[in-house]
Amino acid sequence: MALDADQITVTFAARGLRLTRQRRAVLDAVAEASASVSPVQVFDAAREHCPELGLTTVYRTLELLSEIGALRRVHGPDHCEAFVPASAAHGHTVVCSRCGQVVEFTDCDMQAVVDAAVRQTGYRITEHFLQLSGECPACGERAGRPQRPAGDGA
Amino acid sequence: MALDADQITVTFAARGLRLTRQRRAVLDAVAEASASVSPVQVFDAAREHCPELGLTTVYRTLELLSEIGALRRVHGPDHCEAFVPASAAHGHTVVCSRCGQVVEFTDCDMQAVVDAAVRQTGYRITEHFLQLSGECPACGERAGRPQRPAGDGA
DNA sequence: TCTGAAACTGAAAACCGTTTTCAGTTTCGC
DNA sequence: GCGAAACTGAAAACGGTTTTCAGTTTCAGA
Repeated sequence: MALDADQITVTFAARGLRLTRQRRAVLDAVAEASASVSPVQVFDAAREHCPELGLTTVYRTLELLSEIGALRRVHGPDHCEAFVPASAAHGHTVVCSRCGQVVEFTDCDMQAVVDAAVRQTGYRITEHFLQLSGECPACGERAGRPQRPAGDGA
Repeated sequence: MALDADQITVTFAARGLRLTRQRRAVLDAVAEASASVSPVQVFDAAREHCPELGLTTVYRTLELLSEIGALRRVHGPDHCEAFVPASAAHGHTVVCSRCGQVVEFTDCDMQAVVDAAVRQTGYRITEHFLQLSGECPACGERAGRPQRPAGDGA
């Protein structure tokens, strides 16, 4: 689900929830962010539109929004708890380790990997969490590195 | 790198570090764990062999061990900061969402997925973090579910 | 052996992000 | 209007992690 306020209003209403001014401010703050944002960053950004907003409300709203699938939590090997808008399609995030810029990519075929894991471990696998990190094109160029499209997994 | 004390002693020595009794206790505690363990769980377990061990030392040691690659941090969409021994080979972890049991699987071909991401996003991808979760065979049976080897990605 | 330097330690305090509590406010259906 | 329920922010509580600090252990070299 994307961050479409109307759509979210409807989803909220179906649960007896309301899209208040404060929640709207939180939503906008995440939507406008070009990179993943932490609760405190959301708080700061949202307060520009809604100065009386409290941090408590930010936490509660982020929780709600990720519950209904409007936001996605992103984690890295070292840091936790940042949020990005979730696109409509199922996707995974790629985070730039220099500038924090996040993009999603959807053209992924994890099924083969998941199947291999099932075969090898006997687990019934219900979820996968994949996050890629590296360097975005802009940072790559800034660092004077010619774009070379090769990746190595860790 | 596996949790081979001799190997770790050598790696430590190369950095001017020592594998003390306390560090050894931490190492053993993680090695013996059949599931991922949090710092506090390590603390509790390690104290059985080394009662005067402090939590500070546990944190410092876990940090050190994961720095040299002897441990792997595992994260899930909701929780953070647990550790498992890293196997010698490059592998990913599969965590049972019922009992916390962790296994690694190594027969993974993430390259195709990474390549697709590179093509689609233009990022130079240097790391990937993949974690699968689901139900281990034991929990599946305990829940009266016949083992069916199919997975669905999230 | 001593000796000095550096690594290492645990307890306590500090820190910091998150959650809970609580009393008050807003919204909505009637 | 009115009452119920959703919602709010401030402050307190909470819990995990990191820092500080003074003391201990280890090790290389004299």
